[in-house]
Amino acid sequence: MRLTRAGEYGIRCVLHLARHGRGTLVSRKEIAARTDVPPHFLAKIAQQLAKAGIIEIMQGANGGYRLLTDPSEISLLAVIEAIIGGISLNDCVGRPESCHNSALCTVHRVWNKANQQLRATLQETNFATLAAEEACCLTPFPEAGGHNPLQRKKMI
Amino acid sequence: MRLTRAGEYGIRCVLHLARHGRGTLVSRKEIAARTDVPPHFLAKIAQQLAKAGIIEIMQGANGGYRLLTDPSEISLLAVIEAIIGGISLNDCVGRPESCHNSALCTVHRVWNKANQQLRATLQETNFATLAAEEACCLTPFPEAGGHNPLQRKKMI
DNA sequence: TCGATATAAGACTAAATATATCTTATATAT
DNA sequence: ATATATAAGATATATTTAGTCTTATATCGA
Repeated sequence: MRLTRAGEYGIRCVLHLARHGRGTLVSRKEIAARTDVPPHFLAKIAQQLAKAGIIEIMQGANGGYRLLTDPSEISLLAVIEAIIGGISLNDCVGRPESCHNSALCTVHRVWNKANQQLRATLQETNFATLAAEEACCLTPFPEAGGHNPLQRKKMI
Repeated sequence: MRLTRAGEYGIRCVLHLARHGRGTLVSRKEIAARTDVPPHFLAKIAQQLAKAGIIEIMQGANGGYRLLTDPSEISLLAVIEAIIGGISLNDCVGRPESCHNSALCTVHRVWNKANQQLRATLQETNFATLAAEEACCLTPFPEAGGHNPLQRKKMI
């Protein structure tokens, strides 16, 4: 598993929406500006979030995005997996058939355990909790200034 | 974090050496053949393992690699981090300075926790344990035939 | 000491993936 | 209708991963 920039952006997007609460429509333009995500890139990410049932996309004038459910019901895991796909730390976790006998393999078992733990931790965290506190990747809610151009490099 | 092919190969290499036990010299050629790793690629990986103090490299005729310590003292984590560097699931975990206030950031705290858990799980596992049982990525120890060309694709 | 054999080290290439951006189409409010 | 906003997919660029190749160095044994 690797949190790509797209994954990070997805978290920011949902976090920003969570601060406005469920159902509030926010334009892509605003979200992009406030989360420092390229607007066109955000569009693609939003489409994945929509496909996963996390947000709803409204087209046309005054369009934008809104959360479909309460932030408390949206887990960090759900958002991440909506963007980067199912988390699997090693190939054999996601595709057991990639090894000839993963059922018996000790290495495989360790990866499986680690993978489960990771997913559990990310699932425990919901966006109501996240939105309630300060986050380093967004400007403080709701209006205070101070843009935060994130430093890019080495995402690993 | 992402287990790259190089990381996977590193695990196989150490696992194969672990089955021979500490101090036994095994040629790169044999290791490469038995673990299905390209020999030149294995050379690079071995150099990283050597730099990390896990193996010793013997040059010259009848050269090869050997474990410097007992397999029980080599953790999965040590091998992985020797190859792919320190594990950090998100940029802000490895480089807190990449965000303006990671100390206060809830998102950051979640990643930190997940990261610690993952490292702990990988650290708990040592190569004596791994070598004792069947592994899907190696031919059964010590001589039985049956090569296992692993299927490549989608490492994520 | 010389030659055969083995790895070292780093340059180089190729492929895959991530990160955008651009263009044309579609939907909606006024 | 028109202006505005997103959809969808093609395209481009950059980065990372994976693998190969070449030259150098070390060691064994005749």
